[in-house]
Amino acid sequence: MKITGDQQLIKKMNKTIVLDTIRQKQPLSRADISAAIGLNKATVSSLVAELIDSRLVNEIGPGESSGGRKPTLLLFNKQAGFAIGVDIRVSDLLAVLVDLEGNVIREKSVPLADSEPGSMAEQIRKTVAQLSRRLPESPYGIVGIGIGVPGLVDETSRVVSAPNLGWDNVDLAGALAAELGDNIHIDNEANAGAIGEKLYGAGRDSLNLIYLSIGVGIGSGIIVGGELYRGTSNFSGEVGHMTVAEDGPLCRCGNRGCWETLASEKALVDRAASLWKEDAPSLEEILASAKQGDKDAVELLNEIGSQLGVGLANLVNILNPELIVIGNRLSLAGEVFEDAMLGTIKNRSLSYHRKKTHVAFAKLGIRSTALGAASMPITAFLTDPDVSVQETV
Amino acid sequence: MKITGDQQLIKKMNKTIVLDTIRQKQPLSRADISAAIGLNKATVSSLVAELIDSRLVNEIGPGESSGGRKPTLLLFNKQAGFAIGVDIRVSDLLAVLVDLEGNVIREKSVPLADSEPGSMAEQIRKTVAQLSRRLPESPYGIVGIGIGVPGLVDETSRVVSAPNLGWDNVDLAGALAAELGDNIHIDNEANAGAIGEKLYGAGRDSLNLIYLSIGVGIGSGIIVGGELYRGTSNFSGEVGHMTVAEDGPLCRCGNRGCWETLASEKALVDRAASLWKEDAPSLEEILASAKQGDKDAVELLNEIGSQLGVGLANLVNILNPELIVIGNRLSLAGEVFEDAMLGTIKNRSLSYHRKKTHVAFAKLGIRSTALGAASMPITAFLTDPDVSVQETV
DNA sequence: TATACTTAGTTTGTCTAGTAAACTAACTAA
DNA sequence: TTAGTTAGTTTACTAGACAAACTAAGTATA
Repeated sequence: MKITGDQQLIKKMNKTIVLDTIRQKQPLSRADISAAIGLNKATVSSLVAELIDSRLVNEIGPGESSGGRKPTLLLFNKQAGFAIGVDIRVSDLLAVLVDLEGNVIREKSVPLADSEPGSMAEQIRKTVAQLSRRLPESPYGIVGIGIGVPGLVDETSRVVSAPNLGWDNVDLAGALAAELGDNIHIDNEANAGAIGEKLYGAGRDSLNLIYLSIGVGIGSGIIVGGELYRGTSNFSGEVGHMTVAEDGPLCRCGNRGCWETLASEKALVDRAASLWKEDAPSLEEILASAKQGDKDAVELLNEIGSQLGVGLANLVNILNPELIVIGNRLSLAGEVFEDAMLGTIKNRSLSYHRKKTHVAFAKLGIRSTALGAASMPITAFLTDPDVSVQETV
Repeated sequence: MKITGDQQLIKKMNKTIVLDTIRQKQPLSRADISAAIGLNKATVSSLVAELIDSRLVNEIGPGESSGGRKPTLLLFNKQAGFAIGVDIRVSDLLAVLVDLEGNVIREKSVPLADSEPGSMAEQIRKTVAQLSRRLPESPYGIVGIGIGVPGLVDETSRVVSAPNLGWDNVDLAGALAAELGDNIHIDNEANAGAIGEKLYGAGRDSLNLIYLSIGVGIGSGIIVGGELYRGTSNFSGEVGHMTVAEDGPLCRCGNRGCWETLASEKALVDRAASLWKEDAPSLEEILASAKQGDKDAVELLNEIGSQLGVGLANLVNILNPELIVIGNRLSLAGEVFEDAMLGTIKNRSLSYHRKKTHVAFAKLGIRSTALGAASMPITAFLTDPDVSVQETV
């Protein structure tokens, strides 16, 4: 067991801090870094030299003088490598190729005819291969693959259960390892979405945030102190099955009055169907009607917004987050139901709590999960560039 | 800004790890420490020498040989100093004097005639003085004071609101600093209780736990990864105002169907009163009736247990904790309502989540908060013995 | 009972990484 | 020009962890 520290630990920590500083405040000089983090100029110089050696940082020439010698500006080499993020949804799959800053280089959306684990693995392999062809020249190539799955993923990356895919206890990482290497990160789609919004989207400046993924059901990713909170079995964040109405409608989980029976896309569509005596209309259809001024549609969306507010107020009271980010499909209708939602939150949360809590919609839109998934291997790589395996697909 | 590391940081970390190892596994030898944490024997010897110098560790002579030279056994000097923990309740105040291991040396319970901030501060001063008289000889004396308050405490230790005491924006620490020094830690009573149970009680082995304080209302302390989760404004854990029945009874917070309107001590007493058409009976009276076989009383308690289960299931689904500890007054009736409570949790939580979640009652009983409060200055002192101020009261 | 082996703990010299201070480099201002 | 300022490097020093050799003190066995 090695839990204690030595000088290598210090060096690694400081190197990571220097790199993070460059990533956040670039372009900047060695002197800027020293001033920003309090590390001695000599130490910064030495660490920067190593970062340049490993091609994670580039010099881009002199900057403006502020009364003395011109600084040499440094830039994070965002193209030192790439990562692929995959968002497995119910009827399609979104895959993105990103650079180390999370910028999308290529993107591919594939409809899924079949969600059986074997053909899913095959589809992912194919898509990854397509995205990886003719990469820009880079020292590290593809540093890893991240996958967001609509289901419970345990601490060993096994998909324990994904009802919407009909999966039980599927070892997706194992199925992919042979061809794609073992640098594959698998997590729940809401967890990935939370990380995505935290790193690249609406949550950049927040340490404590909750990302709500509202689609067929409601899932969430909870970020505490800048890091994903995983719970005991990596199963945290199943907020959709929080009881908000003890004697409410029956949920597929067997319980009554679960939040997602009242506030999800499915809840909306079901209500619209029974109201209009139609075959289930799509979210897009309902939204279009509402935007054209259909009173029923607007009222339906307001009702859903208000029900969303009930659960959100609970989360505000329990977790006192800085930020709640609403993502996935239902956020498409955000502007319609926003006022109803905020009104309910205001009525149902404690006044001291809501003061500092903001509610926002996902800035990455439909890509939160794919980008968050891609960020997982990137973070691993940047934390430990030498250990992470280089891949060639 | 000093966020980077140097050798002093390493040394401090390692010293803390050595001390923690001694505290957890004592009595043990220097060689045992080296084997347990992987630090070089020489380094351990040098750090232990400093700990002995600062009188936090004692040698207690040779242990059993295991085939070679006898080890010199080390013991944490739990009487190197003391701390005082205060639990402010609605009608009384519990104060404990503990050693550095959290063992209660002296204890004092004081009924409160008046909860006005000034007289409360006076009462605390008096009680602290009484507990501090004729301390056992010790190098550090009283290392600090911790206070648990039934209300919202912000990040600057100010009591923003404590409805049951009639307090608004009270600076209790400031009022006490003149006489008791500035090493005073103030926090919400449920947060303190959570820390208490984590360190000394039912949660010793759990990294993720929720402590529920069920008295007049329901509060909670949430421990994530071994540390208290504080939220954005230090206001996390107000679970009592989670909506579990959208159209339920009106709560004093203005909302409807808050958990604490259905499952607190007050909910129990109110129901008993309206059922028996009596002046509100006390929890103790209801409990006594139930134990004598009074069917109404038993059923009442079961109903409360079942309502507790609803909210608990929500917490299990949202936070996937290892352990839920139920404390404060309502836990007195725990054995009566336990089955009803567990049954509801089982019905309303997701099967994968509840598998690893245990529910327990507070092991420290009525002292969870006082002991947790006392632990706050102790932790600060042991993390940084030199900086922490020595006090003489 | 002598000898070999074990285990505990200390001493010594080495290495790594951060620091301060002096230095070179390159600029601005007057 | 010259003085002053800012950027970045070099050099000498220091703290602290480590490995290896050592002392101390026991057990096991021939």
